[in-house]
Amino acid sequence: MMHKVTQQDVAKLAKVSTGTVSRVINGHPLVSEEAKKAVLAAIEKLGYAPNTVAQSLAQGRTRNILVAFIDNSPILPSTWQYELPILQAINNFLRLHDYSVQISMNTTNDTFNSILFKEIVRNKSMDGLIILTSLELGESFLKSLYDSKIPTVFIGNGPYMYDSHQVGTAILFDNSKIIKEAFNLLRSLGHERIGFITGTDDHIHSQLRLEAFTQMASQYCDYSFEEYIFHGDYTINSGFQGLFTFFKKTPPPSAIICANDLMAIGAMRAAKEFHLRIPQDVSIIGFDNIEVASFYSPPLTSIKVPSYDLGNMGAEKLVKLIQDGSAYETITLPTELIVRKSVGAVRRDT
Amino acid sequence: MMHKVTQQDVAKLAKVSTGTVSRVINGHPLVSEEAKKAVLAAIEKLGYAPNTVAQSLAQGRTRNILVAFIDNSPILPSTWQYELPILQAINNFLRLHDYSVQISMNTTNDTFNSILFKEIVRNKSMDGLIILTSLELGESFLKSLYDSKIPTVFIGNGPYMYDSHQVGTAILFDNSKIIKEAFNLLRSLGHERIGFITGTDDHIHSQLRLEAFTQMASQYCDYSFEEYIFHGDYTINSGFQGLFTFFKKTPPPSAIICANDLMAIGAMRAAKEFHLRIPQDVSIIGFDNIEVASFYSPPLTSIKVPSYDLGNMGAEKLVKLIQDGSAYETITLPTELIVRKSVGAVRRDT
DNA sequence: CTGTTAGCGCTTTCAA
DNA sequence: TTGAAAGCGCTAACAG
Repeated sequence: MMHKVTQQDVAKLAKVSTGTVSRVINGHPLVSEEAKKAVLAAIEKLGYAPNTVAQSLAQGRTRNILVAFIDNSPILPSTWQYELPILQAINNFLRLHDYSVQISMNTTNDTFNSILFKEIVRNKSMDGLIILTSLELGESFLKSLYDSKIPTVFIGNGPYMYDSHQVGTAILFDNSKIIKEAFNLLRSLGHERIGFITGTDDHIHSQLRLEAFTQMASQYCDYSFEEYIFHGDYTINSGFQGLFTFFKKTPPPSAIICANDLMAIGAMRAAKEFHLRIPQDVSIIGFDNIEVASFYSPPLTSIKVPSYDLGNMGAEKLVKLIQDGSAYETITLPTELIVRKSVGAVRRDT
Repeated sequence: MMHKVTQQDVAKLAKVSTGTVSRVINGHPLVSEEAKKAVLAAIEKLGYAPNTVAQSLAQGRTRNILVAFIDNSPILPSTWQYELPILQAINNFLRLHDYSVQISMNTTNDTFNSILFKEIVRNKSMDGLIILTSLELGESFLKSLYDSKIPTVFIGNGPYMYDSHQVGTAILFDNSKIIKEAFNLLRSLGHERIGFITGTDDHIHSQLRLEAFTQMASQYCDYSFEEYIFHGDYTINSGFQGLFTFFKKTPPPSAIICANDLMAIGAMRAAKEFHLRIPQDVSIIGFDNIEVASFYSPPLTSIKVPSYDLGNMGAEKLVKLIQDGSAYETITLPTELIVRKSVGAVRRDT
């Protein structure tokens, strides 16, 4: 192992003290031009780079942000698609602001054992925390988090309260409103019997989407709409099963909203097996607006989640939180219904 | 801000020295039972957790691994699909071995400016480095890496040499062999005119796949096979364009190999526009084996890349590298051709 | 403007 | 088996 070059070496070569070297490195204003020049030359010559660990210890801050993913294992493709742009956005923003990002991918078990907290949060090697999960968080975790006082942002989850204080800023997107919009679109096209295929039940977005659907259905439908709810699990196959189940009923729904695009694809596949035409025989709406779905025949009507924006906003708010110690807030970003050929007016056969 | 509880506090409460507390924490054998008990009780009572930054500084190692992604921006869905299981595998393995993982997502520009290296590699806050990229790395980057002596693993890239030494262990998968296998499958089904749709040209996997195709075509085809190479960019749309272009030629190919599944989906979509039946009129093979493609009609024949295994192997080798200082090696994992209905025997119209 | 010095919190000899 | 003390490399308050 070669001798690591330290500030000492630089100071010696530049004939100044380590204090001066430190000042140059940190851009302190009160350094003479010639000292600065000598130091920079020495740094260059020795190939010196500050030891960030030592910096962190001395400064009491790490310039490091932890992004904690909490998911069921294994992570579903559908979840990736949503989370990766968020991660990218976080990374882009934070790098610009001179933070490095550390990640930890955790499974649900960790959370419930509150190992997550012990492993991740209590070691003080981070200045802030972004929690990226679609699963409900437990009380003990929230308590630990609250006690830790670590600046925290939740993305797509929360807001959580502990001891009547908000724990963490919550950056959300509007599941409910957009499902209602989709529902209304279908109604305006004459659909009266609308089916809904949920995602996994422990997934809060799925819960919110189902809840919105239930509200609409109970308001506008005069039949037992629970018949037209199928509990899927976000996989293509469960979408397939969903449509299959619906079309064994009499009457079947004339339109189906799916909690993600993969299930919508599964449903479209099943429709094919039944020789149902889309949208003439059944209209389909997905959620996530994944690229492949727009290339289906017919192209899928879907809902676009502002993933990148969620990440960007989350990172921005976290930095502000760290700098100003500002208060936690809750921000909801808009979603967008993208209408394509998979929905159409209800067929009037008379 | 509450007073952070330190080892001092624990030592005081347990009526021992900080040295003893440290020994207990690190599982040092020479500690009396009662001392250990007292310390553990104090830790519990105070809710103490060691400051990892201070530990790192004192020990000269961080137990932190950096995973550096280097991609074009924005990252394509196709790339995610490949990279995320790798990341998960790395994370799972390293957590088990008590390392934390830090990531940095970098764009090509960074690399060429060799900012990547300065920003990431020279700050000594990591014990090892995993580089995850499908882009060719530049000389200056490799030099810096070589000089830094940081234990490094490349996944899906390399092996790179500098100064006639291998730079980093390379964990690869076999692009070439599997493309040849796909080619041979098509030949055995009677296909003589086979088209190829490439990915982006700066992508080494695309290069390797094309190279393998070229080798086979130049060996077995007696016409100008370059006519049947279309340069795509991994998007669905470019696959669409590819088939479109091929079928304006006379004769068109009877089979097409695509450098990823999304382009294969695009090609299948285009086939539909041309009223071509798959596989009767044209056989299609993809690469990546994404789930949606297996739900297409007909289900797509594709090549399965062992993403998770790549990550797992990479992490394992890196840990060994750090511990034993073992030599760099090159490991190639097998890929698998998954045959589905999108390929068939060539049609004999006479 | 700059050198000196006392930590940051932990580990690890060295003695005892 | 344990305590004392010397760092790890850097920053920042203080004195000049």
